[in-house]
Parts: sequence; structure tokens; C-alpha cells
Amino acid sequence: MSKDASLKFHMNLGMLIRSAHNSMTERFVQNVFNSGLDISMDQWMVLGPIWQLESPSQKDLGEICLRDKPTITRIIDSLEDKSLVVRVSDQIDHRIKRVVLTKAGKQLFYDVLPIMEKTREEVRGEISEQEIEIFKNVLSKIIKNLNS
Amino acid sequence: MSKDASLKFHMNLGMLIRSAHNSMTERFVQNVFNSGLDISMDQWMVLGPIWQLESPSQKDLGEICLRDKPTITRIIDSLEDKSLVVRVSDQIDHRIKRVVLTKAGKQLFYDVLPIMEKTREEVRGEISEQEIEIFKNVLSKIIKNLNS
DNA sequence: TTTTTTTGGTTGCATTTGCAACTAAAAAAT
DNA sequence: ATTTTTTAGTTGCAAATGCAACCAAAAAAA
Repeated sequence: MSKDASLKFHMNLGMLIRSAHNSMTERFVQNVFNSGLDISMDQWMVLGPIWQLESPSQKDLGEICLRDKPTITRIIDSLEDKSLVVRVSDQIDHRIKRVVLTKAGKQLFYDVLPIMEKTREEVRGEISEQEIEIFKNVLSKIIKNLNS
Repeated sequence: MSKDASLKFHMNLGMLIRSAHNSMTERFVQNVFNSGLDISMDQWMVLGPIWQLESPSQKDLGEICLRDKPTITRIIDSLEDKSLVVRVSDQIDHRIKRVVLTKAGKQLFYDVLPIMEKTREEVRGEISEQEIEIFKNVLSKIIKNLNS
């Protein structure tokens, strides 16, 4: 077995993925900070879907954001602390809590949107649309491969 | 601005990346466990390069694994606790500590290798070689875009 | 109708991380 | 030759994460 053969792929892939992910969030946070705003990547990741879906349950958010229940609970807690969202019990199913943006939450969302856009540009650089498509596709496939 | 336009890319990308990464490590850990072995993904990620590079410094490992110094320190600590590696001060530069596999470390490496290989297969599934290449390429580009 | 199971969400705890401060040694500057 | 700066690695602490146990409401089974 040659020293650099079988190792390469898997290890590098894992390391690359983590590193890319870290760099992306780091850059986003930095851009947000530079704009004088205050929201973490995790919070933003949840804020978007809340805006998009109007008043999703926490379960919905978990599924969309691919995060577990406690994590969602805590992120929503933090957003609520900042008065960006409120929790509203569902009228018919009292287990469900729907998350709704406050006025401040909507405002922040609109303020952060261009920063997200800018970060997106920086992340993508010269990478072609087609490559990005394949990239996302492979990610989805990997996730599917491992959850079935 | 349409409700699902500008959001999609960045958010999904971040979420997809994290999720894929999580699933991968989770599967690896599970496969390792099922084989009755005992090593975490992080430890494995470092063990490989140590084997490959013979006696890298911790700095080397950090650069290759794309992790910061404290993280490497702690992973090496944990490997040393398990007697899989030892730290050896560099003869000429006393700041540098070189990390060397013990006999047990080498053995574990060889034992885990096929599990890593199996995990790799599971992760890849039906994804073509070409797609994987582009995938890795995009990851590298993203990292480069954000560190320059 | 009562009991059991499932579902949505929360809490607590142990582990991991991320950062900044710190030590010790080497290199560079004075 | 002494001081300053840089480099390699460690430590400590605050925040984030993952997991399992938990509660309360709804659905299914008895």
C-alpha cells in the first residue's frame, strides 16, 4: 500500500468540508459585524426560514435547517431574548409553537440580506454556476446516501 | 423581492455543508464502533497525517488538518492518553514537538483503514468520480476565496 | 373511556469548541 | 550582547453542541 494512496480522499474531504464551512460562517459573521449589526450565523440560518415560511413550528425549522430540536429551541431562545421573534402556541395543537418575526426581526432580516448577498459573492468568487450546481447536488446526495 | 429568490443559495449551502459533514463523521464513528474499535473522527483525522508524514510537528498537523493550535494540542493529548502517539521534542528547535506513532498507534491505524474505506464507499454511493472531483475542487476554491 | 404510544418541545449535563492570554524558545533588530 | 519580535505549543474560560431524560399534549389502541 503506497503511502499516499488510500488515505487521501476521505480525510481530505472531511477536512475540506469543515474548513470551508468554518470559513464561510466566519466571513459572514465578520461582514455582519463590520456593518454594525448583531446576529450569529446560526440565528441567521433560522431567521431566513421564519421569514420565508411566515410562522413555522420549531419542528419545521429543525427539518429545514437540518438541526436537532434542542439546538432549535436554544436558537429561538436567543432570538426571543433579542426580541426578534416570538413564540405563539398553535391554536389547535397545543404542543406546537409557531415562531413569528417581530417588527425588529423583520427589520434585521432586511438589513442582513445584502450582507448575506455580499458574503455569497465572496464565497463563490470565480466558481461557475454549473460547478455550484454540481456541488450542491453532491452534498444532497451525500446526505441522502447516509440517511437511508 | 420574491420570497424564495435571494435566500436560497447561501442558506442552503451552509446548512447542506454542515449536515453532510455531520452525517459523514457520524457514520464513520458508528462504523468504527461496530468494529469494536475506539477512535473519534478528530483523532483519526490527525492519525492519518501522522502516519503519512512520519513525525510531523503539531504545526504541520494543524496546517494539514486545517485546525487551530489548541485543537491539535488537545487531540494529541487524547491520543497520548491512549498511548497511540508520543511527543518528542525536536533536537535542534526546542519549541517544536514532533508527534510519533507508537506500535499501538500504527496497529490502530491499520485496523481503522478498511473502516475508513468502507465509510468512504457509503458516503460516495453512486456519485461519479467526476462529480467528486468537481466537488473537492469547489471546496478548495471556496477556502481559497475566503483566505486571501 | 381509559391506557399506551407518539409527537413537539425543553432542560440538564458532559463534552467540544473557539478565543485570548500565556510560556518558552528561536530569530531579528538594535 | 541585549532587547524585541516572532513562532510553537499550552492553558483557562466562556459559549456551543450533542445526548438522553423529561414534560405535556395529541393520537392510537385497548
